Amino acid sequence: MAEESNKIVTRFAPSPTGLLHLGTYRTAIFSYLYAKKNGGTFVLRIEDTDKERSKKEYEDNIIESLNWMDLKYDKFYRQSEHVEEHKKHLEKMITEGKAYISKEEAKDGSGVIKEIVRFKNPNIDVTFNDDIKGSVTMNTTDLGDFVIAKNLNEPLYNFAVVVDDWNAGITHVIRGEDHTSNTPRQILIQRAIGAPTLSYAHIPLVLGGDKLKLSKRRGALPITEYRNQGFLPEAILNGVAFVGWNPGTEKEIFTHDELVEAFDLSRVQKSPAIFNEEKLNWFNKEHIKLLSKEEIEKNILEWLPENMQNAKLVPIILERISKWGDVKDMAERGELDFFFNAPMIDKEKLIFKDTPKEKIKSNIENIIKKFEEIAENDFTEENIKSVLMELANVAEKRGEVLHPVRYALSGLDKSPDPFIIASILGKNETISRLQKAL
RNA sequence: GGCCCUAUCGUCUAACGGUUAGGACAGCGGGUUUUCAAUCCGUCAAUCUGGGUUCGAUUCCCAGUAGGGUCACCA
Repeated sequence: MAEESNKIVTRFAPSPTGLLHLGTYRTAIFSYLYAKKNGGTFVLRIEDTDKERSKKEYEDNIIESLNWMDLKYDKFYRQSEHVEEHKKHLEKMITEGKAYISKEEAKDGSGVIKEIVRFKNPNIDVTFNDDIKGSVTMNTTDLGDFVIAKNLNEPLYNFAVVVDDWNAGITHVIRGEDHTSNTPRQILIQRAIGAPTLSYAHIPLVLGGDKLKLSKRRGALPITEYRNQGFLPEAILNGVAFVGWNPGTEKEIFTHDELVEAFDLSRVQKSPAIFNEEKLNWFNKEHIKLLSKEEIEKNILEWLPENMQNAKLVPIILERISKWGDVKDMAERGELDFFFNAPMIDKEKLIFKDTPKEKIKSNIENIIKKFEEIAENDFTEENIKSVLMELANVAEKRGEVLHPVRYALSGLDKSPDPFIIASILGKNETISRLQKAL
């Protein structure tokens, strides 16, 4: 049932044996982007022929992750649903002498004799064109008569893939570099069953900070964990696509659709890339900027503890975060507490550098007096700022006016500027805190 | 070890064989009407080594070195 059109069909074929990380999803992203760029079809195939290790929860996680990143697949199926088809080909190959059943002792040491299926290797050089690596030639002799099925009903990866790719009309296989050496095996099987040879693109792997292949063992996170940390799906898509690929221009921030438009396999790097978490934060920050004010406010509020959901805090928080999870962290670190409860004041800390105590005190008194002159409705950031700056500018050092206000209001040495704090606190609370500092 | 692939700033990368080797992240320095943040500006920083080919190599070829992948009755 191979498709007759020359439409491009790519696939993402993960095995549901664990929570997949960014490196694996990057190949999904490239496959998806390539298909969509060329008006093709993107297939998700769950490779669950390993019954022991495959788990439904992992399959669910893969689907959840793809959905979250808005990588829509046009077709979905599980490899295990095709065992009959696999069996048919296996039997045909055996009849034709292209494969044979071999009675061998099971490898588990049980001494049981099993009938496994081996491929009759013609022992030749296989050359294929890789869209990233170019022409690759490998001699298949040292592969021997490799095993293609545990038995007629349990096909193994290298064989099942060939049958499934053929059935699904896959035209382009875009996968990780770790599959490069599987390709000659698969091509040999294709020839044996009369399947067409496909177009291949093996993508160099993503390495961790330790320059080793990214893996869960070394802290690589599942994609859903990035979601849980409050990353934007488009930022992840953008950031991950930029590991080992670039559009050839200096533009770096791309939306989903722009990525589809710009993607090109020929600009995929040939060498492995080390994944840089900090740049991912930057990508996320840039994507937050693409959001509307309403969306930003909605998200920040959602990530704040219930008793702190005050929209006035949004601007302050926004410029201090790179992902939504940072909002939660800020709140948990107590950085926002002073907005809700008057801080404990250590009067020594009110003092700016070596300004005399009395001067600080009289400055605060002046400020209170000026603030009292402002009508409650006019107690805005702008007005507060003009009053305070007027005082600060005639002072010996601006800090002797500004610092005590910031400290009296926040109890912190480092905080957002005093104008915005005061405006959020409101006239009464601001004056009350200043009085306590006298 | 065999086989396959790769090699530009710390990291991700750009550069029809001719550029002061460009950008981004991080770092550092400074401006932005006090601090943190944000923002702006500036700055540090690279062609793995050795041979060729060429008037001229980051770019082409070879070797070395280094790194990655793979050598399952896993995928």
